[in-house]
Amino acid sequence: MIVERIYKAVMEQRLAPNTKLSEARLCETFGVGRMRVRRALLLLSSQGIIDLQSNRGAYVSCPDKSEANDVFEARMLIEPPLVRLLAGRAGDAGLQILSEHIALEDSARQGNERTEVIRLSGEFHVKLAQASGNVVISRVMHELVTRTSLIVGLFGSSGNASCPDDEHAKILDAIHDHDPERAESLVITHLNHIQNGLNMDVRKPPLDDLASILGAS
Amino acid sequence: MIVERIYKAVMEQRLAPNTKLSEARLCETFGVGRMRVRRALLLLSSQGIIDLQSNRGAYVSCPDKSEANDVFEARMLIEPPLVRLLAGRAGDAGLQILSEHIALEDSARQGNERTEVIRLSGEFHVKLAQASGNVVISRVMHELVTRTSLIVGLFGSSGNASCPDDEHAKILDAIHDHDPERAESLVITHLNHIQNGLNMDVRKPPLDDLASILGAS
DNA sequence: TTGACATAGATTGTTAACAATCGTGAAATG
DNA sequence: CATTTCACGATTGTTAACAATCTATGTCAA
Repeated sequence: MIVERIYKAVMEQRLAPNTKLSEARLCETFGVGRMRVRRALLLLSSQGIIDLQSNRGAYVSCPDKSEANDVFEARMLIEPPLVRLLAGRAGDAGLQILSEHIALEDSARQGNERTEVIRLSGEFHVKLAQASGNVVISRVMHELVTRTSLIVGLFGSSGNASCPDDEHAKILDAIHDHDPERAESLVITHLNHIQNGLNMDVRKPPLDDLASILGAS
Repeated sequence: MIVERIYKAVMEQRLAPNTKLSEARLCETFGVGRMRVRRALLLLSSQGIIDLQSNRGAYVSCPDKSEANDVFEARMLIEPPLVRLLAGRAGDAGLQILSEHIALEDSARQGNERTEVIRLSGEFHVKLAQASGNVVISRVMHELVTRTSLIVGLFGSSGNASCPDDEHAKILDAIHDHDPERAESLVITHLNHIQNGLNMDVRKPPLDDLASILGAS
């Protein structure tokens, strides 16, 4: 699916904000007609991943300080009750998946695969939502995490583009122990760490090569 | 905007679940080309308002018990922290709007304008989110409320299609008094009232006249 | 040199014709 | 009479050509 390809590129911060996504370019890149491309762009714009400017084309969304705060506030609102819920009814299958995911994160970190680490780091939060079995919450988290990836790319100090190392494991532990309070507290701390790693004042200049960025997906 | 028209029809429960929305019909109804219609349908489907079946057309979404539970669970997850947030930082402008909205609800109730009452009843929750000033949360709530409208139409005992009478006012009072605990508690009660007014076992048969439903919007 | 303006190229928005798919109903067969 | 098959009509999916809009370049004048 073409939408997923662009999603993934954004999640791995290979597609910088403000990059122009021209229809013609996407058509030849993905080898599909303009209709498919336009449909994908509309979908992406409805989720705030790209901005669709009338008669001017599609640009990777470039959140300002205000939008960034909104996204983090939304996550701060949703994720604590979410892990609380998970600590209550933890499905064995879900816990298993989360545990395996953390293993993937570790292995990618040790292999120094930067983009992989960044993407997996975000995906953990999505899988957290999926572990609840609630498809509505999962969709919302998917959108929030993707936009967070854009924000981190824009405002992040280059060092910590991913989540702090072992916090995911600690959260999972708390859930596994059926300890809602601890899980909630850990998530709040975790989100604060991510947000504090940002510098909301300087916005990195957007670079736009776009050439074969989408190829290796 | 064509999307808003369909939104409104769903919110007022004039468009029953499972109603087929054929492209040709919508084209002549709104007097636009097929492109606009298809774009609107794609948008609506991405928000779970309609189901887009390949080569078969668009049908107003018909949530099953599981999806209904997911929507309510999501609202139960999001709205309590939301009003808590609002009780903390209540913008005067926002409170004013909410207050006026409740007045509208009352007036519609006294005028026995059924569809109006139903729509306003749902919109209150959206405006609650808007009062936070957070556009991300607002978008999420908008989607959740619309889908709730579908669910109530499907599973609701005919009496209480709208929210219980004065609970909205009580919630607003608590927010106005900067009392997070009370506001949260009232919202939880309120959501429970809505959910308890449903009968998850019998699903009303979907009727599909569709004739001039969309006209009077 | 700088500014406005016009023209040309490129890009997006729209339309209409065509292709593919599905549902329905009639006809044929057991 | 029931069941399967086939063909037709209707509806959606796709494509390609056309129209509208914007950006950039180059020219001319102040």
